[in-house]
Amino acid sequence: MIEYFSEPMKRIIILYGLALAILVFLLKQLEYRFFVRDLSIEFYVWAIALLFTLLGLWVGYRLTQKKVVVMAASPFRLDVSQLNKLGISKREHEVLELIAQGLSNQEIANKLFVSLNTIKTHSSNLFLKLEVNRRTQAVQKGKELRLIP
Amino acid sequence: MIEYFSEPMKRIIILYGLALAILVFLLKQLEYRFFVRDLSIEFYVWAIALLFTLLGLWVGYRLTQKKVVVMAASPFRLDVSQLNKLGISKREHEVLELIAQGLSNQEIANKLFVSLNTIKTHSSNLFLKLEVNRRTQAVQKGKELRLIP
DNA sequence: ATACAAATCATCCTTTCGGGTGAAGGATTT
DNA sequence: AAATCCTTCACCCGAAAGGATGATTTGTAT
Repeated sequence: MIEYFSEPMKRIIILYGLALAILVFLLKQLEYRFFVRDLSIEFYVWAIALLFTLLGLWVGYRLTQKKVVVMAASPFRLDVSQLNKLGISKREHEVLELIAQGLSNQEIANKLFVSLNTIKTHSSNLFLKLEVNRRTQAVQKGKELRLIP
Repeated sequence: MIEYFSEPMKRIIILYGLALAILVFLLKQLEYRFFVRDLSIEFYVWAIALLFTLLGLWVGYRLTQKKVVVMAASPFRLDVSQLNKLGISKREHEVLELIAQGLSNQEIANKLFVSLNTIKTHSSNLFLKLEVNRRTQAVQKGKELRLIP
């Protein structure tokens, strides 16, 4: 089940150990100070069950929470092989990203400190390689091929 | 914490009740059949803690699992209130969808059997309402505002 | 050293977009 | 009936984008 111990995992394990130790200590104290032992074993059961259910819930929430965040925030893994297959260069890929952000060629040129003509060349070559003829289509295809998020 | 009881929630509650009842029963049996009472209270604590931690984990997993499924399976729900708030008409929304599909104004005009000028009017009004000035930005904003998938 | 890909910039030309304005017909509401 | 909104279309103009081609520089690999 457990393959490795990440930092948060270690914290959780330590937390559990502490919780158990404290619980045992408290029960021992109760046991000797008062005579609650014969009062009801159900009480212990309920208390421990409740406590550890909550702990389990919290841990389960924390563990799956990460999955949720991961699935929601980074469903993207750049497909480098696609880039190579299509022969798309670094610069062209960069331009594609900025096109996808809704920038005009002029804005892209400013951002990359090159001339408008350069960007037009890059985008033209990009469209050829992606086999599209409009930037909106390039954005679409780029997402399909996992070139951009 | 709990506002309502859904069907699976009810099942979980019943399960918990059953688990508790069985546990209490087993402990009572142990208590009377053997003389483990003085053996170690730690044993009980560990057993109950483990059991209910697992239960809590499972429940926590089930509860958050639904969120994951929801997020993965239905990433789109049209926000009609946004459409009304921005005053975007049916036709304009339709045009936005086709723009997002990478179509040119001419292609959209052909698809909707209207003139190019009509589409230009629609897209212009759309851009005003979305407060953008390029179709790529319109697509971006449309997705942000849940107007298109 | 030279061959080659990438990046840069340019020019020319065509198409598409975006912005502004006006206007007519239809449906709905008041 | 009048006001309002939606849809449709038109014309104009300038800006942006797209397509084709050629040239220079730089870096990398052979």
